Amino acid sequence: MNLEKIEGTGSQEEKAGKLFELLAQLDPISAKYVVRIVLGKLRLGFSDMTVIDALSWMEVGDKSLRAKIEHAYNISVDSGLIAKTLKEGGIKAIEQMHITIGIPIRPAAAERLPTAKDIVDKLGKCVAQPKLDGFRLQIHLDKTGPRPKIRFFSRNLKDMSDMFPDLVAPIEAVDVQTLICEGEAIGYDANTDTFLPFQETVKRKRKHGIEQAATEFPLKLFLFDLLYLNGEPLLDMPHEQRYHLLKKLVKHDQNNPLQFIAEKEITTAKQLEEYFYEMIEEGLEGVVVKRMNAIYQPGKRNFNWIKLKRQEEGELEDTIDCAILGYYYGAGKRATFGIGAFLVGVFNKGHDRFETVAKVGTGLSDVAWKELRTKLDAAAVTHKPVNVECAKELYPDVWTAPEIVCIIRADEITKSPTHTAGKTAHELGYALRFPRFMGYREDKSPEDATTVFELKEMFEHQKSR
DNA sequence: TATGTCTGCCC
DNA sequence: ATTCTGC
DNA sequence: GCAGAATGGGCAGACATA
Repeated sequence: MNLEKIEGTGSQEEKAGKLFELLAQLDPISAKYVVRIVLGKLRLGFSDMTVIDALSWMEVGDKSLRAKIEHAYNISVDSGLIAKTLKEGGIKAIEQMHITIGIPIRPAAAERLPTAKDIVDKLGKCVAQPKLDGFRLQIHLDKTGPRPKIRFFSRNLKDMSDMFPDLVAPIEAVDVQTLICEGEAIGYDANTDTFLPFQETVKRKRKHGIEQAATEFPLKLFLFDLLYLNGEPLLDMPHEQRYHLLKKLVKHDQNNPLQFIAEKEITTAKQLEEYFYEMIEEGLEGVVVKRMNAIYQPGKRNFNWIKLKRQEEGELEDTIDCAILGYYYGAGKRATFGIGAFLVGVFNKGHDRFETVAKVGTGLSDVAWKELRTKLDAAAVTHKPVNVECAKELYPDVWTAPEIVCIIRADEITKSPTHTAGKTAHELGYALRFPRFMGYREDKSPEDATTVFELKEMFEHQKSR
């Protein structure tokens, strides 16, 4: 039964029918798990790393081979190939596995620190690069055959090769035989020489009308790392050497979509802070600071790279005081607390009502979740209060009277197609990007917390920075 | 044809 | 993406 | 110090339904 292949008009019905047939043949226990698969609720309790442990056990009866197998997986994300190689050639074959153009490498990720000082204390002399708010891409180029082959992988290693036809020619023009590099693709407005906000960049089509999107939303691709060049893996080379090799490959040309990320050497916290504010002035997200001698560790998130984001440094903080309007039951561990997230809103004085601005599902400890659940149950009501304006798809499992005020931090205020804060017949509402709980505001009544008017002011203000 | 609902993916 | 938690 | 598991807004795309 191949449900995935069934598509087009009537396909949902056909899939349901096939599933029905299958369930009818199964014993109750099997049926339970099949249903969980379909609902996406099958909780296996393991991920790709568990599979790697299992392969080690298969080979030697313990997990002593884990590091070697994991490394092979990191440079060649194809668990089927890893398993096959191990089975056929043993651990020797695994050790000899190499980077292959067309098979993605697990990307390295950055840690986060709150201040420039923390970063310089940690790294000492280091380099800083602008942090752009676009798509991270891993680019594979092979020009050894009759026709160049080029592939793009997303941060989560999805193949997005068809999405960026406008980047193909500039990359193929790079003077190499084979290449794996990484960059950030971001929408760019040539008229104003500014980058587009993420919400615009993400409008890039994925399947249809791609060519038109490419002219409507031209992209720039800023390369920031080089992992493989002309048959040689570069992962073990220090950052600075990789950077300089990469630099030689990208010709500086303002009009080329293919660009090379800037980099500034940093020795003091003050320097980093100044550079950070420069980047903020340019409307960027912040900076990524890199350890100069760090090798590229695929699949790792560690302090070789550290990001410093806009709202971290003092006065630019976007913190708003919101009324809690209801909560959702949640899944997994959160289900045991009986709450997984909650709905917050701000007061609209003109309409004398609360309008939603975000759901919040992070920022509370386990203990704090349980406390919140108790608090909210004391404020629970059976129906949506008449002075709450909320889109149907955001209706919480339990409504509460708007009487608890909390502090919510966000990276950005965005225009929202769903949230109702500030929404009118002609205008979209506002929402919070990356909302998280920071604490309660016992001293404020919900009506005296942040208002829709103030939210609007904050939105206008952030545009100009 | 237009709109609503849902999924998968980006951050 | 952010955050918390267990190892 | 790191991996894993909770959770967010919002986009395009696929289908169903009206």
